Amino acid sequence: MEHIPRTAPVGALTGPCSRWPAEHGETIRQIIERAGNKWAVLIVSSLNCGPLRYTDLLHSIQGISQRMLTHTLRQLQRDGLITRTSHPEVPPRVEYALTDLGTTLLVAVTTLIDWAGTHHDEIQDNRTRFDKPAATS
Amino acid sequence: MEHIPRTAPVGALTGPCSRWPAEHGETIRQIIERAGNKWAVLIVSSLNCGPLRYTDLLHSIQGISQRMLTHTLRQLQRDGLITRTSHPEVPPRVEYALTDLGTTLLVAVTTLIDWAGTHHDEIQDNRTRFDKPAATS
DNA sequence: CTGTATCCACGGCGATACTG
DNA sequence: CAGTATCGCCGTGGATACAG
Repeated sequence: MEHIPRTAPVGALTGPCSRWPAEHGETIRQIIERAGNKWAVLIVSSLNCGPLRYTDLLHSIQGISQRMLTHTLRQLQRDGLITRTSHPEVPPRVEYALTDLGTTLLVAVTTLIDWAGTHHDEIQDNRTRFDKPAATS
Repeated sequence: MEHIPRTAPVGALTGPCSRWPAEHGETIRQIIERAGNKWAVLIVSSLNCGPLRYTDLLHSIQGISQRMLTHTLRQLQRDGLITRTSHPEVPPRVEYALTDLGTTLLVAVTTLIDWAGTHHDEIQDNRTRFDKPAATS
């Protein structure tokens, strides 16, 4: 893939700053549509605990609708991030599980979640301060 | 923060699988609204090379509209991820720069971008294969 | 140059109802 | 149980025009 090494100190802009080759704008768009999808992230997170059935997901991911569950599940399956296993039984049973690829996504996404957890309060403060520029008295 | 350590092998579900305390669903939503915002990510990425002016951003981020540039810029500023410096000159000049916090976000987001770069082709293949279940002849 | 304001189209998404 | 189908609201975001 040969992406730009980001090991250089961000502040030391002595040379021509290295950026992504612009074509990556398209690539970024791709990830955003995956990792930036609330439901996708939630589903992948839930699946970290092992395979789950349709209704299990429906219940464990609080607030998701059938429509979005099914839709997102299809997306993830299409991308090869999860597998769908249908057991031909009388009460149909379908299990969804993370693929290896899906697991790597989860790891990457976890980085973001950690970041959010670490700086969540700080951001809240910033917002409050920004929204309330008064209070100089 | 005390998030779940993700070092354990995903496949070995011997114990009660550890998950985020569910309340994090809300937290996740927060990040998604930041890191999941295409324009926000693009702006932060562009700013990695040092401060940029409004029009510079407008041009370097191909495809963004004034409306979204301004809007996203405000958001990022509000969150304390970037700074806005207005130089009182005759042709007004405004420069935007990453804060330390913003830099940390960039680092975290870079993880995702790297992931995307690494698995982009693989995902494309998966999609193609999924969309074309025929071709058995 | 650096925005702000308005209009509007499109897609995300929930709600609901129905099927194998 | 595991979906599919339809409808409609609403936010996102582009296009355009105007302003300091």
